[in-house]
Amino acid sequence: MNSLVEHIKRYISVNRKEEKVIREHLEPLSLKKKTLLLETGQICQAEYFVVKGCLRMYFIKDNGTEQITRFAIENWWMTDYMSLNDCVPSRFCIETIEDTEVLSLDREAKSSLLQEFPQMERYFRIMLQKACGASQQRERYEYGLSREERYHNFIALLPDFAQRIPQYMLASYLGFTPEYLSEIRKKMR
Amino acid sequence: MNSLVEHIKRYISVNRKEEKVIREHLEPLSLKKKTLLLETGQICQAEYFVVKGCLRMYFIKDNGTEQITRFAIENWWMTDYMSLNDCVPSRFCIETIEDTEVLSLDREAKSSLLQEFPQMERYFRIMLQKACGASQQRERYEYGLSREERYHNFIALLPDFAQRIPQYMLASYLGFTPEYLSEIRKKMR
DNA sequence: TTCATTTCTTAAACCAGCTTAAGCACTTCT
DNA sequence: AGAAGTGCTTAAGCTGGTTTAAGAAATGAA
Repeated sequence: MNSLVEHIKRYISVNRKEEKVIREHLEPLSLKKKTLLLETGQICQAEYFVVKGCLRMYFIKDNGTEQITRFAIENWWMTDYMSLNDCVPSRFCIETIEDTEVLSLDREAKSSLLQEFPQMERYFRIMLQKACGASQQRERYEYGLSREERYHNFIALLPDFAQRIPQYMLASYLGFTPEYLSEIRKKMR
Repeated sequence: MNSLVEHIKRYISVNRKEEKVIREHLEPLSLKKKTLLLETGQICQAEYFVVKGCLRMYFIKDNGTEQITRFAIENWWMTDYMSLNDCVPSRFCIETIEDTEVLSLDREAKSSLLQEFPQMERYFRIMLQKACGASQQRERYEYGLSREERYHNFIALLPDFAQRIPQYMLASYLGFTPEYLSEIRKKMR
């Protein structure tokens, strides 16, 4: 819980009372590895702040395989924005990769939090601007680099994280097969 | 200018005086086809709301060709968020595709607008949530569909817009060559 | 209405990355 | 300890999509 409050204080000022309001609106969850927070078909009810551990977001392709589209580690928010905003069934799953602690902020809690402490509008706006920047950055990598280059790029940007997750998840996120990843790694040796 | 005020009023309430504040902070620009609003290397200074016409965002790949990553039509905002947020040189260009009218909101104007009329934090937060939803949706198409399927999907989703822009721009946006687009179209006949 | 430029199409050769199928090396459970 | 599952690698054959190069059609300027 403290890590979120610290995070918010980086962007807006928060007094004692406001801090209490924040704490009251978030629900801490301790989750085992491979716990689903959101499943295809459900209407996404909350956004999640990762205190410790790691989440992945993925969807099921027509051929039945999983396609990972995002990871979230410490101090990142994750949710299905379209499902949450418009109350439509999600086409994504969100799952823990490791044992993970998150803070859950559900639809009503967010709306009430924003009413009681409107400066949070600013915090979320800034977070979302960062998220949009990251999306645009990622588009550059997706379209500007070959799959092999994307792999090397990812390792260079996030070497520790690349060690932390199974290779096949990395392959899925980067948009290719585990077999092809093996070939890339063989080339490097 | 009216179209933006109308757009804002869909999400927050705006009185006479506040409406005036909004108007004072935005600069209307009338631009000819192929005008650059942002060029690689510049630090992005503003975000743009499209009143009439159409923008594209693209970057130059290592092989020298253009890769389009986004379009913006009437009632959409466009900017390079990373360059704007962090004052770093942009690696994108933003250009008009047709003769276009935009409202420009530069860094200082936005900050002053948010101070004078804090409810705008809410408007921008909601816009950004929608943008994030659209990004996630698009990721599903990128990774879940073949290039040919992506083409059919795009035509089905935005038939009018597909007519409005040159084919080669559509091919670039969808991540393939104009030659391949020609083949797909031939197949359909 | 003519010329120049931009956009779109065709076709053949080519290649990055996929599929399939098998074997190996870990973990984790009983 | 053994069985069962999970994750990683190898290799051969295949395919979706690219490249190159040329020409046809549309658009716009003069």
